[in-house]
Amino acid sequence: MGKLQAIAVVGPTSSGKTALSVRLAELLHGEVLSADCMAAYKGFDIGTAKPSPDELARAQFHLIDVVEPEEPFNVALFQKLAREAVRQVQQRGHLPIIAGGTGLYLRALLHGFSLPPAAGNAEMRQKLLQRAADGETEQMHLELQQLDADAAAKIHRNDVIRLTRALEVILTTGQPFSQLQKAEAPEELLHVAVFGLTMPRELLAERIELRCRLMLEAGWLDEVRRLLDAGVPVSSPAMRSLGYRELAAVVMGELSLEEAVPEITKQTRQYAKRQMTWFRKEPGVQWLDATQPLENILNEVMTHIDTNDRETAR
RNA sequence: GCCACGGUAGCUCAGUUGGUAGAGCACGGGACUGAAAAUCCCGGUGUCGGCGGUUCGAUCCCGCCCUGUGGCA
Repeated sequence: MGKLQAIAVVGPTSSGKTALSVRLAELLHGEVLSADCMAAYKGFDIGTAKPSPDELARAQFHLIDVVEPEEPFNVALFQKLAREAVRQVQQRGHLPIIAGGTGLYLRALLHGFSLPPAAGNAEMRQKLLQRAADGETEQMHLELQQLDADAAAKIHRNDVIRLTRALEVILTTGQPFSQLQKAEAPEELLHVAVFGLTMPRELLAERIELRCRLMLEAGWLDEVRRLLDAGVPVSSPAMRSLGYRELAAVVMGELSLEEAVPEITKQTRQYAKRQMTWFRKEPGVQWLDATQPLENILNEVMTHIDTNDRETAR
């Protein structure tokens, strides 16, 4: 395989990343690493489109079902686990195939940025969130300006999540957030062939609708009911994700299923759009037409990899 | 058939004492370092149902027509 360290498959939800990754794993002695923030949660199976039993049998998967449903998962944990997984796969002489729709996670792995050394400070964050809820975001943004002008320039005062995180890091480490981000980052994966699956928006919307229907037929609503019964709070990150948020409202009698379905597909379409915005600016992506048969896509990938190898061998 | 109320953005609707119009949602574009399927920012996309009339000028006033909803027959 020349110097190729890994393959990455990116693209919006429902574009066929998992199916392609499994075929690549079969052909290239690969193992699939999921770069998906929701597939990490145990118990959140149907609505997160985890690999099917058949797909799990055909390829070795990593980074799926790694945390309990009510536990938080985040970039830092992903980066740590993913780097370990890449190392293990490579040690086995296999090719890591990174499949994922979470742009931030892919960046954390492929481009190896360095995260602030301090772990999350839950108490501090809670305080800051309370202040934001009390309508102090403007004041908080002014404070950020005093402490870290660069960060303040990049974070909008209405963006409560980023605002509180920046202040949390600065107040616990005593260092500017923007400075910490500039720290030396190990470029772990230099030779990665990145493939992007794309298709016209309207076709993707149709696929999203179809998939949503199939998920519901597969018992998605029961899954949500089970998770809620097991005590997963509605405020937990996983329960606030696409579809789970709406179906939780259905279980609690706040929304009818008839109202929930169009809402879920709408939210998913908007999510797919955000994913495309992220991946469009990702450098070096080989874009592939996801509407063609899987074997055609596979052939294109193989051709690109061969070319890539000849170039790196030169 | 008659009466009443409607027809304005993709949808629901607001509005203009006559000077070619604006909200929410949808949709499009963008940002993104420990919640990222989260969070946030920007953008109005229009034969104002049609044809005439009055007027310097009509989406607005007048007439006719088309059409929707409700009521009376």
